[in-house]
Amino acid sequence: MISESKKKKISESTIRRLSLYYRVLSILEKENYETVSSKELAKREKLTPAQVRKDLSFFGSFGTRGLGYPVSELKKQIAEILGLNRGWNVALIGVGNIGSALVGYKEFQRQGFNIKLIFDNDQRKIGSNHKGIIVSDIRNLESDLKENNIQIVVVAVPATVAQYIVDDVVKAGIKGILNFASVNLKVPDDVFLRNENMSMELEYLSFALSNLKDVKGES
Amino acid sequence: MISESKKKKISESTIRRLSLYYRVLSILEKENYETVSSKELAKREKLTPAQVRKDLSFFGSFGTRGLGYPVSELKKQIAEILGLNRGWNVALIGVGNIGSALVGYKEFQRQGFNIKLIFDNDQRKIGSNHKGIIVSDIRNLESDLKENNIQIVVVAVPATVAQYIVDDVVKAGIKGILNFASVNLKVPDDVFLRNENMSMELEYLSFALSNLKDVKGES
DNA sequence: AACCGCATGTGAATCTATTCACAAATGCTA
DNA sequence: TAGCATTTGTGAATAGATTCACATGCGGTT
Ligand SMILES: NC(=O)c1ccc[n+]([C@@H]2O[C@H](COP(=O)([O-])OP(=O)(O)OC[C@H]3O[C@@H](n4cnc5c(N)ncnc54)[C@H](O)[C@@H]3O)[C@@H](O)[C@H]2O)c1
Ligand SMILES: NC(=O)c1ccc[n+]([C@@H]2O[C@H](COP(=O)([O-])OP(=O)(O)OC[C@H]3O[C@@H](n4cnc5c(N)ncnc54)[C@H](O)[C@@H]3O)[C@@H](O)[C@H]2O)c1
Repeated sequence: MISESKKKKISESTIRRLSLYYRVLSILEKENYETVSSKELAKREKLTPAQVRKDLSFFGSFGTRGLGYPVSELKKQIAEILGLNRGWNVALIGVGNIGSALVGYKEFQRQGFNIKLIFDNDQRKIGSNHKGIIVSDIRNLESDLKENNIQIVVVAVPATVAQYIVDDVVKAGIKGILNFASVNLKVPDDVFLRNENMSMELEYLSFALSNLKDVKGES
Repeated sequence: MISESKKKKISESTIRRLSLYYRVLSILEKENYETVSSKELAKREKLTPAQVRKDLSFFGSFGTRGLGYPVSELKKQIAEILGLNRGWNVALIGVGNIGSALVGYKEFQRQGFNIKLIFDNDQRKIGSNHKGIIVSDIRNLESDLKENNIQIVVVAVPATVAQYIVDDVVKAGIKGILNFASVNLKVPDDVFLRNENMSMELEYLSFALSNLKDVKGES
């Protein structure tokens, strides 16, 4: 990685759109497109061509004027930017409703997120086999995370215990956390925390349906 | 509702923060707070006091200078704004990994989102009882949605069929859709579509961990 | 009933993100 | 190799969101 050293802050929205581009490029690749214009790319995710070009321009110039972007190559580049092809070791904590669903989801694997460990505190679950993975005892959390070189932790425990769990996760040196519990978790500045908040999306719909007039667009 | 008629566009971020305020107020209410300042409210969700006040000011003035906001009253007001206390009839389509998890989640109910119907196309699932709800046949989708006065539909089917399902959902007159499939679904302008995209969050973490320097904050 | 401290509500200022618009490049054709 | 049709890459302009900063008003106190 060429140390750019300059802190050209990339906005969150840009990163999120990069995910979208990546998804579209995967599809285009399957459809045997060689190249794609910012116009087509934009259309597929309901964005503007200028937005697409601007986003990509933060990271380099990947296109050819008059032609567009080479699909496979750009896909590779975005994977590189997002850090998708290095492969991540993921642990999941809380094998309940949502935790089980996540373990059974093969798409994550395909994107380089490998669920290596799953934890619970329920004696009936510990030791049992969940879609090929043995449930570990939460009491071994810190050592297990370290020994298995886990980099990302997914938290799917009840909201009431989420903060305690996260404190331990942070102690184990984890810097990336995806949280499903509906609480605002406190983590140090150097830990990245993302929240998956389904209630929020439902509430947004509720608002939109209740106030049809003064609502913007979608998603 | 006093017809404000003016299209004072409320931004998506404001609505999302309203959800956060609502959550905090619920907690404060349990903790027996009478009033809360924008400062405290902000601290609890890592925002600024000015942001809190500005957001609320779009909808009215709910506070008392020198005192703050009355917790229970403000909570009620936000519920009203978000349309949470009218109760929503929800249908879920696709009783697989993620669909099952959602059906078993009592918190939605508590927030006024009542899952009334669940659909699948798998003969082994149709007719079976899932946490108290009988799985309906997807072939009756349109009529069932209408008869049961469903207002919001949650889509949890494989990405490959999601667009077909959504087309039918739209035909049935549904105006609010929460989609879990990883595709950009096309819906008419008057239908609100929200996407729950877990891969995107993981990819954001991947980016953040790969580019520690030039990343903003969290969630 | 005058005063004080505190916290709201909100225009104005600032900061950030998106869109515009066009020069610069490229591929293709003749 | 000249000309044309495209489409990129990017400063500049615009739009939008957040923060600032302070006048205003309320509750409590003396
Ligand atoms: N199920 C959903 O659809 C859904 C939707 C949105 C958010 N959530 C959130 O996801 C979280 C999990 O929800 P769920 O429905 O899967 O709940 P759940 O009760 O089914 O699962 C929670 C799991 O965590 C385990 N657990 C409890 N305490 C633990 C501890 N200290 N250490 C390790 N494991 C522990 C439990 O044994 C259980 O297996 C909750 O915070 C919930 O708010 C769930
Ligand atoms: N499981 C996860 O953790 C997860 C995470 C992110 C996104 N998703 C997305 O959610 C969706 C569902 O994932 P899943 O893991 O639950 O898959 P799944 O295969 O377990 O469940 C899909 C369900 O949909 C049903 N179905 C298929 N075709 C149907 C049709 N035409 N009509 C009605 N029902 C139909 C199937 O019978 C099945 O019950 C997928 O689009 C997936 O990409 C899942």
